[in-house]
Amino acid sequence: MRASEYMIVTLRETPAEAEVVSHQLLVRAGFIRKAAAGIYTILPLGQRVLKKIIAIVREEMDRQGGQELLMPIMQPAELWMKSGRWDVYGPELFRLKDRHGRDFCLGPTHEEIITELVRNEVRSYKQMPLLLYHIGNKYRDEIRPRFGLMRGREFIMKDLYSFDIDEAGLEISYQKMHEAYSRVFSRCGLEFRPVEADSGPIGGNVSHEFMVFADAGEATVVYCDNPECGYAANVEKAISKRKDNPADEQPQPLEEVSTPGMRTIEEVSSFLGVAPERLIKTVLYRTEKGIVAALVRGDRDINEVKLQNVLGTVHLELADEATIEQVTGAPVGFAGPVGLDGVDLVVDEEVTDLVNGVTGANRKDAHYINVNPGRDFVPDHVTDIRLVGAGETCAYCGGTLVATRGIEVGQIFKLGTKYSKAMGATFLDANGEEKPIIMGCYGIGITRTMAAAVEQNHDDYGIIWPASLAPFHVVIVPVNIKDKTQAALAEQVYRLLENKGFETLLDDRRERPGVKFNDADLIGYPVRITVGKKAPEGLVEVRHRRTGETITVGLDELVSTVNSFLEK
RNA sequence: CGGGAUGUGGCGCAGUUUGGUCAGCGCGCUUGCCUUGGGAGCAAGAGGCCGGGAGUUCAAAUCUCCCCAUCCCGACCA
Repeated sequence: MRASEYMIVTLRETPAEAEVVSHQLLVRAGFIRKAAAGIYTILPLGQRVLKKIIAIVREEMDRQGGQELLMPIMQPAELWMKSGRWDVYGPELFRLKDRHGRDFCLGPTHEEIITELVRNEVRSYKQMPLLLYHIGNKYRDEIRPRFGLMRGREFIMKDLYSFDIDEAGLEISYQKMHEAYSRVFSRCGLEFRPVEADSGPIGGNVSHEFMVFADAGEATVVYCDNPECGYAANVEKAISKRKDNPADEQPQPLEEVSTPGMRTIEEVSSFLGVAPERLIKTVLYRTEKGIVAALVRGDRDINEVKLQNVLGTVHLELADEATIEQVTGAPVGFAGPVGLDGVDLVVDEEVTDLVNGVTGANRKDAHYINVNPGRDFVPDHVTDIRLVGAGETCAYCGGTLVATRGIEVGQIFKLGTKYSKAMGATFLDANGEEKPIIMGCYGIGITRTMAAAVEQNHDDYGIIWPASLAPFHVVIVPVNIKDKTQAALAEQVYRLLENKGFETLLDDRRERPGVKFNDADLIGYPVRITVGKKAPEGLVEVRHRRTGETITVGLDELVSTVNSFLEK
């Protein structure tokens, strides 16, 4: 390809609206342009990268026996009503009507469509296992699209669905996908890690997310610093070893003390001279099932995902001040479990054996001391609802947990029978018994993977594409296009590399060399070949984008040099 | 949806407080000359109903009201 004929639209300055590096660079280097908030046109350079990612994904899905199909973007509401998600999905679902007033949506995901398909087409255990996948646009009316391709309202996703006759089959399908995902992201040149994840509203019980570590990531990941342990989880899911409470005291009688204006854990702790881990934090939430109180130790925070899982609710939000006053009879900051009637008490396991703790007294400017769980209040649920933080102890090996940021580029779920039951997707087993199909689903954010690759591979000058994703492997820069010797040699190099199968861009634009060098660095071709002063001797410079390493070679060594750079 | 901010040529911005002297700058773009190893130089140009609408005023980029869009923080997130 010749640059003079190709759509190279680099920007000298960073667009003001781009916040994260991947967004800035993808726009500046001419890979994407915004059409609307969270909606992008992929320019030719960007499309080349996406096609590379898609090709890798496709190969790895096929390797595991996946069969590609293509499902509609526009989906009828009735299927979503059947699964129950028309009502549950909420405003994030793009909804529309046809001219007859019938309801449709733009698919944010394809469980409904695929389950309906399989319900109709698969009747016998002999037709399974089945791995079906799809690569296409998805639509989610995100509350706040942000960070360019990282969180868009329209994006490209690969989703595969597995259909098995039993749990053992599902486990095999799940492991196949786990392996496929690891291969995909390795081949994309990404540093990533599978972590345990909450399965969220999609349902199911086992799930892993594939996280690309990057500061711009929206997810927090904790992992054990002991390499032999290998524990890693999304913070939503993460567990830690519970801290022991000091057991050196006898329970004392409950006592109310005056704590004027002391609302926060820090204030109460220092006012009463009691360590935060002796305090019991009581937080009120509003759910569709009513008000609940969540209790953790004062040195902990509540993990709302865990809390929601315990409660089995769809909606969970902090109660507002008016509700708190009404329920506790006190202003915010003085809530406690003692005498809190008519409210479900969800108590973290660390709280239960606390001796002589401190809680709010449900009265303005008052707290209780010497609170003893079980004696002074009775939990409705006791479980782990605390948010794990860095520095805590690993629940498995006793190592130390470390926290970092990650971009979720893929997630795999064991769905079980949630959708097959709701939609009546059953089969006859070998005994002629009708059973629900066991499902799994497995997604990869294609466009997000492109952004993640940039987040992980860039420097001050621009993008540094991994060879497997680069829009072109090599760019050839003739220093002076008017110099006949240089132009001819550049042309010769171009033909040679094209013939050898390298994707090559010849920068034959009538620009000064500085412009071409800067564009080359910005766009991020892994290898640059400069044809300049030494052209009369038949020599060119081969430069490695990532390291800056430069070698001067003749045509006879060119291909091997380019190859060695591409493999680095 | 709540909080904050922004909207002026393709990009980045000034001008808005104190209405007129305001359509400006840098980059980019076009043409010519010149230059060619890291975003050159000189010269001449093109390009904007100042986000939209309604008002106030002799007069609005500037003041008022409404709307729209975009970005950031939060809630949200198969």
